[in-house]
Amino acid sequence: MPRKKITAKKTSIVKGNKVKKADRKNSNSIPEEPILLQTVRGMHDILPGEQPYWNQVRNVLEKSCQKFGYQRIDVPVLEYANLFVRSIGEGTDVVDKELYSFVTRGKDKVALRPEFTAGVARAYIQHGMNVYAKPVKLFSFGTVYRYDRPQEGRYREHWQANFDVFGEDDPILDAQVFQLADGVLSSLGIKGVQFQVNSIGCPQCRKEYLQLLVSYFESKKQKLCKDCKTRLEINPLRILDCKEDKCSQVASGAPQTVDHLCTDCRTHFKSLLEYLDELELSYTINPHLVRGLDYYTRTVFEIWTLDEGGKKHSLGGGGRYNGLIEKIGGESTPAIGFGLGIERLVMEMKRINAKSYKPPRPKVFLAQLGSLAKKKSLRLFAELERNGILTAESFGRGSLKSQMRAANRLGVDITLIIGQKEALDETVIVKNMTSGTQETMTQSKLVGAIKKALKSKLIIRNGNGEHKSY
RNA sequence: GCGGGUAUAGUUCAAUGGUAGAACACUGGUUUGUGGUACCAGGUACGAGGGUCCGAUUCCCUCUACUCGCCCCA
Repeated sequence: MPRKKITAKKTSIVKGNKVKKADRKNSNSIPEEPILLQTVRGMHDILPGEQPYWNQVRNVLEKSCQKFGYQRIDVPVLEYANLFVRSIGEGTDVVDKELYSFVTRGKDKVALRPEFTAGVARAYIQHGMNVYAKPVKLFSFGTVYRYDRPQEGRYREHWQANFDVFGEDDPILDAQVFQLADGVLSSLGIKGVQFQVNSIGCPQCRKEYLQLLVSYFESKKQKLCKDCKTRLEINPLRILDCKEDKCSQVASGAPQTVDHLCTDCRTHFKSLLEYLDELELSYTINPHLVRGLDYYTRTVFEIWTLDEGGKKHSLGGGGRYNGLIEKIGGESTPAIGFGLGIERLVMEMKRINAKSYKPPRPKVFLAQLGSLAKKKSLRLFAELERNGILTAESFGRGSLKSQMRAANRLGVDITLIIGQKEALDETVIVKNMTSGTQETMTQSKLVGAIKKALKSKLIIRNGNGEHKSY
């Protein structure tokens, strides 16, 4: 289902190209490459028109963090590349195909973060957060990078909200993470999402399970696609979520992780499901859900929503990663977390016409006429601002008419007019934009009068900013 | 990474092998210091590069971007 876009469709433009050509003819200098006035592939601008949705998301996230006791952490966009390689794992798409890695001038091998957890885990170890009161709950919000082929809702740079909890193995924490995710989504008005849940066990039981799985797939090797034959060597778990028909047929008969969990992992999973039932969350056990990152243990989940066409969109996902901290060099620490894709959330919010947040609009417009008044109006503006009166202006405009037009368009309740005469008299004209009436008063009484007028206005008007004058 | 579609003004869209139009938006104006409507005026737009042609925005090729499906996920 194509969605209405707010951003421009045409992005392939070179402005000033013609000037450039003339330059080349008339000068001896080496022609510079024209500046490509477009975002780099897969990167996108979030324009003012879209910000109300983003505001709403940010607001909800901030409140949810408070409610669930998460503290914000900001980690760099850039880390040493091997942090991601080691934590996420070789043989994963994210590392093998999608990592934005490069060598710096100082010969450091670095990469743009493809997700948050690795960097947050690094920070956890680096700053000795293991001595913090457990569990340590951390929230991040920012951009992540994956070098794959862009599509709607799939970018090379996109925004994620990320939640990580360190130091607690109790499955109730797993459940609480689901509760938090569900809370965020429903606060945004996104209802009826599907939680897909699975347990992929711990290294011990997974090892046994993988042997079973490999021998199963080995016996059916002929029926697998090319990719899966490679996966069989490197990462056999991923054959389970291959979308090729023939592979999924083979996979449907494969042994399932949930049937081969060790006692501890089975108990953990069972408890989680009991907690989820308690929360009355709608979830589906999906034995083919294995996730793209190596560091997961036990609980893994994804959050799906279906559009009108029945197509599924992933809004987020996560899981437990008890082995991660130890793997990258810290002391063994259980942990769980998840991420949400903000562009996907915003897309969903637009689709369902969810609430967005627009910052308060000015109720007062300040118009000025003539050079003396122009000077005075700066002070007047400052005084209004000090008194908490949101004021719009259009200082660059000269004619009163165009300023009035601007005021009308902004839907303000009151327009203040200060001209040559008023500037000399230290007065100001206060015009009621609804009734069209106006009066002149001294500037010293202005603030009080405006406050009073706005108060009574609030009752009369519906606040939609529309004026039907005359 | 693989396969398909698209690319004209800020936006949404027209037309055309012979010098590109509209609507909306934007700026200003319709006589002195007042909004709406109406009217008038205002534009460095054919994504980039190459080819065919007397002539290409239009046909062909390449590139780029977006987009759809696959893959993957967020």
